[in-house]
Amino acid sequence: MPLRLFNTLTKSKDGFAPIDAKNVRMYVCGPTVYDFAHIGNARPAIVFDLLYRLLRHEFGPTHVTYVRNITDVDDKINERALRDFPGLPLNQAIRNVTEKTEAQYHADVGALGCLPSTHQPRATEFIPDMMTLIGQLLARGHAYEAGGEVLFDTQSMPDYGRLSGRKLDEQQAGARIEVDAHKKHAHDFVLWKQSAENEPGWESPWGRGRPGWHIECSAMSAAYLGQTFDIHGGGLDLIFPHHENEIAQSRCAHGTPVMANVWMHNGFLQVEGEKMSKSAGNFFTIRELLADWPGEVLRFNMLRTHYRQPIDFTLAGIRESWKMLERWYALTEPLVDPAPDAAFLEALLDDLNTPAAIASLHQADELALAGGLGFMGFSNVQMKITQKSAVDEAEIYCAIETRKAARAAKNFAESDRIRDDLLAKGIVLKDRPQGTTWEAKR
RNA sequence: GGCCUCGUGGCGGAGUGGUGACGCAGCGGAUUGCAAAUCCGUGAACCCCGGUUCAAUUCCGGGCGAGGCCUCCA
Repeated sequence: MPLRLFNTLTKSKDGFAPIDAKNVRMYVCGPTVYDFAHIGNARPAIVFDLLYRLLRHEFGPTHVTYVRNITDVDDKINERALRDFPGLPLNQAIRNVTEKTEAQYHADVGALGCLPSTHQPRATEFIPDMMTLIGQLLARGHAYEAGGEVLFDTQSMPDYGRLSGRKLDEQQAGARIEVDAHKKHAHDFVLWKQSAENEPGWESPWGRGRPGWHIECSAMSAAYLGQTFDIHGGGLDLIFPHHENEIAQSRCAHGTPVMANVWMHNGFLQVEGEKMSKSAGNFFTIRELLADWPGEVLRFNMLRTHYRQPIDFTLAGIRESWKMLERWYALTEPLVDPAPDAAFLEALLDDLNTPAAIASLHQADELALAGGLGFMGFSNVQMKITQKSAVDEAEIYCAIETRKAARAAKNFAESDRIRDDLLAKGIVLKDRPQGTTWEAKR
């Protein structure tokens, strides 16, 4: 069974045929590094990591190029830099913010079992490429200078809005959008804008300035993947305007009919039934969650829901995920070279149907179970959590031995006291046939 | 207002024009000094109203409900 993927562009599940089977090319929009990544950010990282693994399986590990960028130029980063490092020169302050945040991001998604992407470009390293693109857009009549900015002329592109299903003439301009007077059309968007003294800037033909919010992805994808490539991914919310504008920029600059053949978008994440927001108090960073839960449990919890479905992130769900994963880990060790069975692979090949793939593992034999777990990126190495435990391991083993002796002497009052004592410290004992084991209470 | 998803047992979540997976929880049993863990077994669902059909949860239409995007946002 060939790989089929849901394409936002066609709104249907289509068979996947790469442009070049020797080099399957995928681009995914990465984080803007101004703050710790939250659990919602983890979803595309995990989803497209799984797709990366699947593509490598289908086309060969050396025949897939996966690019996930780091956005390190953004007005939110400037604000954060000025706030956190008021005494430093701006460039230094910005670098402090972005380098720290970027390192944390890579550590976070690594802990969630995501492989490093083939390339992880930073936007600031591609400013010249962006200028080139903007120059091409101006030369081809798709952009214009006004009010100190360079703007994309959306009316110059007949099928602008195709990805998001928006038609320019059907939109009520100005209804909720504040239209800048210098724009020819309400949907025109910024490619380059001038920077004030306290803003980062690069010298350009249009004055000292910085790039708009969309041009970076057009530049970086072209640099690594060419003018036309196979898959472009990101969150649902990026369809408009970000991806729509990327398509407009890339196609109009290069004169190509297509930017990426397949556009994939993961659904949103809610927390305990509500939209995650700082004001609602249900905002969780990946880092916070990793202090309480193994990364593999968080990963498994994410994959239990199909990537296009909304997911409700709940405590009960994480506990259930841990339980399932723990039982499977007790049964088998995932293989270094995973060999999943046909049922598992077919589920994944059907638009990454991870719930069906996971369900198939319940029926699988030990080898196929290990193969499936390994395929999805589970390593079976980090299930115990000791950070929250106030007791050190030697003390636990000592208590277990003492309790063993008490039980042998049928002093059950004492053995129960030891067990309750450990439980109060967050340690659960399990009397298995092979002997007593322990784990952190969850 | 425009565009787009989605409504399956207590919860999570596949799938299908004709006996409604699977997991968690629950219940019964085994095991255990008692628990936990483990093992075996087990009841329970397709939002509403029409239509097409021999037959619809599955297809079509309408309704109701939930969510998202239209503004930086995974």
